[in-house]
Amino acid sequence: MLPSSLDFLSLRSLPKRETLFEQTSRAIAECIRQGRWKPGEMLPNEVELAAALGVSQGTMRRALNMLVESGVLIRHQGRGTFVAEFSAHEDRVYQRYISLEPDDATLSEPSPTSSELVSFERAVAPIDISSALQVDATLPLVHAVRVLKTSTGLVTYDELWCHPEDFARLTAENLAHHEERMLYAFYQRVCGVTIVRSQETAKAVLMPQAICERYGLKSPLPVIEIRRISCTYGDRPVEFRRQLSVTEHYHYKL
Amino acid sequence: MLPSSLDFLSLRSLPKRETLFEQTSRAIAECIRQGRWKPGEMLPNEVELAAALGVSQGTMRRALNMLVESGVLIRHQGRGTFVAEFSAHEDRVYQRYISLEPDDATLSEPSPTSSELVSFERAVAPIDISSALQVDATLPLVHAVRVLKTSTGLVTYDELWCHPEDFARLTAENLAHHEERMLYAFYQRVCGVTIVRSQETAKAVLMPQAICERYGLKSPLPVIEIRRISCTYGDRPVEFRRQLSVTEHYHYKL
DNA sequence: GAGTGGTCTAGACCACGCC
DNA sequence: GCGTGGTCTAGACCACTCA
Repeated sequence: MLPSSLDFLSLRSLPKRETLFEQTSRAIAECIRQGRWKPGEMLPNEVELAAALGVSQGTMRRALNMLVESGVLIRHQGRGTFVAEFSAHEDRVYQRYISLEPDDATLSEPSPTSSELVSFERAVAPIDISSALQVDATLPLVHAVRVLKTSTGLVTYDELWCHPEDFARLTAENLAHHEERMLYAFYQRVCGVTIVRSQETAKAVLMPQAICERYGLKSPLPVIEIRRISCTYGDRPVEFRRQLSVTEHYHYKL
Repeated sequence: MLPSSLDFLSLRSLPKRETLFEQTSRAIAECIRQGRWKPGEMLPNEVELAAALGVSQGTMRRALNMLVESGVLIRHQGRGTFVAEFSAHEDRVYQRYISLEPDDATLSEPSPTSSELVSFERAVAPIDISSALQVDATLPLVHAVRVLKTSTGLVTYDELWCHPEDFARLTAENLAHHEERMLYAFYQRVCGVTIVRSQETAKAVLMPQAICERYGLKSPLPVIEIRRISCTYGDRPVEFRRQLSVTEHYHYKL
């Protein structure tokens, strides 16, 4: 029942002047980054982990709770500590991303949407996007465009750019037909890429005329543009996302 | 040097089935709500507080840290624990509210704005606003409109509705001439109202034609509309705010 | 140097999920 | 009933602030 060995854990290789619980937290995160424990997998219990690193249970608890706060781990009383997968994030990440809600609260559901893949290609990205992703400006990236619709029509125009290597297994077919509600759960299952952090900005713009005409939208139509850089373990940016959302019957909850 | 008495602290009057540190946290928060410790004031140290409530220092620490997270307290190592004032919130609340940033990062400053009071009156609010503030629909509320400008012109059209009793000392004069960067610091100083929590929603709309004409804005102009309900101690809603922000050269950081 | 909050420990006990 | 994480305690020691 005991794990074969936890020898790969060590503290001393990490920089000093961090508190013990910070070092501990980084040591655990590093193991996850290296794939020693995979998304969905259960970690050894607190006592074993603490003993393996030579810290007290309280210190290990604090280190693990830091990783819960940053969304890397999930803990369930009576069950154990697990590496987060997106499907498990029901509270934090769900709130974080699917924050578009209907104005009319009586429409209890976030309204079932259908998503449609508009284009899928490899292309050189605009310079601001390639530099945000920290890749060479001449490297062709994966570029996809989707639209999300509800019964009231188009709600979100969604464009993504991502690393061709990390997302080598992303194809037009699996992107068009995935079952996951959230793209980030899909990334994890298909590409093995776990998103742990995002940085978003928002502004109001007019929906481009071409899109209005193509989808039968009135014009001028104000929309919220969200730009998002998402990072995997180690704060490495891997995906740029740009969403234009029609907020005529919807709003964002902040 | 010892405080005269901490007898007013008690745990047993609060509902059960909360953890001890939650009860402790609520007991402290309740004292602040009652004005036993005022914004900016220093609390007794952990050991005294813990002894006064008959809990361990660790439990009291956790209770106090909960209040730090929710923005009610500020703690400084080596100095003490203080009731938060808005001027002290530099990290959290500043980030929370003044999140409008220039697109051009070389404009290092959040661009000095001038604010101008457009109107100030007592008026019956629309039903959705009075019910959000949990007041009788026929009660006249304080209603003010301001505009914020930068060198590039109008940036934010800002409307507020608030409780006439809590904000009895709010006048057109002091609202027009306050020095605080943030309205919430001003509320605290002038009206004794401390805002501890807000709920915000956002959507994109077109700037109303009348405002465009009045301030020489081009039309149609997409803007972000933010609606915010702000609560004081005890989650009591006291202010409704509606802001229309021009995001042509600015964006929100989420 | 006195007083504060921050860290860390060691261990007891409780609440929950699961077999 | 067993193993898990969650709570709570008591106390040692460290780091920082301020007089």
